[in-house]
Amino acid sequence: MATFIGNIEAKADVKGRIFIPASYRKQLPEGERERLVMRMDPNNACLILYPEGVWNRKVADFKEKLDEWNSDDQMLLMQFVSDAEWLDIDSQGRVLISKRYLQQIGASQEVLFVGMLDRIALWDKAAYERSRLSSNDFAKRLAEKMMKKSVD
Amino acid sequence: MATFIGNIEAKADVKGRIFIPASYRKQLPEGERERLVMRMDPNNACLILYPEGVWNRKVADFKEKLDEWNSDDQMLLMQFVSDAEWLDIDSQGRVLISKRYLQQIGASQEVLFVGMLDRIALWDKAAYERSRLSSNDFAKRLAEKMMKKSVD
DNA sequence: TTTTTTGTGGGGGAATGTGGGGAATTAAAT
DNA sequence: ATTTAATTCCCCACATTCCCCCACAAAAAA
Repeated sequence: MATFIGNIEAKADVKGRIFIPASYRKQLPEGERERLVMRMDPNNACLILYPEGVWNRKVADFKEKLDEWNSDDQMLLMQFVSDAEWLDIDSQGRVLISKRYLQQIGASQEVLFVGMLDRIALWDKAAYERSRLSSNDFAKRLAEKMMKKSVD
Repeated sequence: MATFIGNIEAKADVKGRIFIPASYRKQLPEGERERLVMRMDPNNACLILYPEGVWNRKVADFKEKLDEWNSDDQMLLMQFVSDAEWLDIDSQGRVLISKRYLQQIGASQEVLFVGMLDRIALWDKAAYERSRLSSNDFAKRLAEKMMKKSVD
């Protein structure tokens, strides 16, 4: 499976099109290079891009864990799914992101792709810088989480 | 598993390419000599090079300990992963390191590979000299650390 | 010395990233 | 219904960067 890492700058053009970095596109499985699923992140001002396969697995996971006849569960499902949409990748390797989503993440021009292993986050560049932890905080909290076991 | 030790000088050429010392390359497991993972060290002005296997184990460890649905956890994951990237080793045994990372470690020309057992650190040569502890400090602090274990 | 391995440098072609024109589609306005 | 505007989508044209390849220097081994 693909392992997306790193962060790559990109620019949205006037039409709201954004080039998917080739290094990411190449990691998409054969036959999954036509489109992605995009979803608004509920916690942060960013969009999450899922390869089809990853998205499908996520959906399957939902179906398994959520009860079809439980209305709370269905509300959760609906809300999760409703903030998502398919993104077609054009012949140049770009995706068109609708204005409203770009606005939601505060993206003007400069955006940033950030690898998150099985998926990709898309941030407004400035917003990402702001929400990064200071390296001290980061190191401390990560160490706590990982139980001080050889993380670094 | 490989055990990288020692320190080896090298030069970045005008294009930012750096030769991986043969002695290190030979220690990479068969089938892991095509590429490495590079990551900015959060604490020091150096880059860490991971053999694929070591990196993969680290990632697996993360997935295990961090919760996909916890936003704090995901932020940590993102920050860890975002400063990393794949480095392809070319047919000459070199890696191309992007300008921005070279700048971040203040590397002009002279760099230094420093073995760190399962991984390799890459420093600007001068920067490394500066951040070394004096041998007095070093001996003292090391002694403290190693004493603690058996005492308390 | 000769041969092999290790390290250095650069040229050129393909791939990547950027822009814009203009159908086709949808939505709002007259 | 017709016009106008806005959005979506497909196509082509370029500039730039990257990366593959080859050639060779330098060092080590034979």
